[in-house]
Amino acid sequence: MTTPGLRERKKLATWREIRAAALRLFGERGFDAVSIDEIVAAAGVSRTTFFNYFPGKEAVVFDPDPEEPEQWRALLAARPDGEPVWESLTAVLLEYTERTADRVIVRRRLRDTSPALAQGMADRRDRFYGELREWAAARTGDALRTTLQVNLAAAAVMTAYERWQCDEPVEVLLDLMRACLAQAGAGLRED
Amino acid sequence: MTTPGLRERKKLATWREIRAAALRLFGERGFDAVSIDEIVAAAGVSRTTFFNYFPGKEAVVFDPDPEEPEQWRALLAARPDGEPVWESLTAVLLEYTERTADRVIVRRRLRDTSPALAQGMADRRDRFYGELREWAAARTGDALRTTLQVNLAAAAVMTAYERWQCDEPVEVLLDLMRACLAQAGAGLRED
DNA sequence: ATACATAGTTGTACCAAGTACATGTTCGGT
DNA sequence: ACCGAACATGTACTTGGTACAACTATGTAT
Repeated sequence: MTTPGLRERKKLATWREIRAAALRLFGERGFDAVSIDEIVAAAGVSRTTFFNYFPGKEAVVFDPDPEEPEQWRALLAARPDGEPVWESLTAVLLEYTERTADRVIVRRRLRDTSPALAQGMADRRDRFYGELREWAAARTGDALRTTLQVNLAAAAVMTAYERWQCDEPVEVLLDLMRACLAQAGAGLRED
Repeated sequence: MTTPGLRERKKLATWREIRAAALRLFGERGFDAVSIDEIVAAAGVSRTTFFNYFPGKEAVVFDPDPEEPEQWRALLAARPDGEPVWESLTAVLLEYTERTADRVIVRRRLRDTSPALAQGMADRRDRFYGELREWAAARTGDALRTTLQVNLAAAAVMTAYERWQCDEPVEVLLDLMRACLAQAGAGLRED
């Protein structure tokens, strides 16, 4: 792991600069009330540069912190080999949520203030569950069933997430997730 | 049911005019390659009028045909009173899909050509499942469990929908839906 | 028939997001 | 010290979406 050159470091720096400025402004006045021009002015960077780093305004909120993907991949890799898929999913989703709790709260709060962010939110979710699907697919033969499992897990998590109020402590969210995942795993046919 | 006045009829007429022009152009050249200006020119109507009728470009594809909501409400109302929620959901989702098969295909095809439509698609879904949730909530006491049921059903349907290729006959889609809903209902805990 | 309120339409002018591109700067290796 | 590549910038443009004041057609009461 050699030190990255000046170029790389500067790049990362401007990236952070832009992101920091944007999040600060969003925090102060809300997502919609802040224009890209204001962001780049605050970050001391040109408009074009902004679009060099982020494909759009939402991306500044939802783009992957470069480390985050490593994290969840590590969680997945840590699951024991014979474990049933559903249990692995439950465990990973809970751990991951717990570990990134702070960001979960921030994003949720921002989303509540402005529906334009729902799209970025969805994209992010899709990327995440896409990886989950790939991982799960490698564990089993039945592709449809596997996809279904991941999607149902996602639906369970979403149900918990929507019910949770973002001023409640994170433990409440985790409990809701546990409950929803357990019920989904147990099946819903019988009333 | 009295005949609506000239005003109403003209309104509906322009609505259809815009929609028809738009869909024709979209069909010829794809969603993204057609601008609103072209649509209004083709429809013989002003830009402003377009936005009087549709809140945005996607809406022209996904906005509710005024009759459609009635349809699904009728389906829900037709379910016998004691029926378990999960069975009702399964039945309604299958019937509704079967009944609107043609539009399902068109929309899916358009969505495949341009991802910008995914958002409108999602909105539409949300409205639909929102109503489903309300209906289901009226049948039971446990709000969380009910929401979870609807969301899981939605996830099952989506799984089927995504797997389905839109050049396959609709029966394939229906079979996939049946399979996914059945599995979700049976539970996924055991591997 | 006439006159009036109002729903619906139009044109204009505007803002913000996003793209294209040609022109500078700055870094990395030689 | 130099040169190519990567990165940044400014300019100009397209397009989606909003605001608003002025105009026109429709419904209705007289």
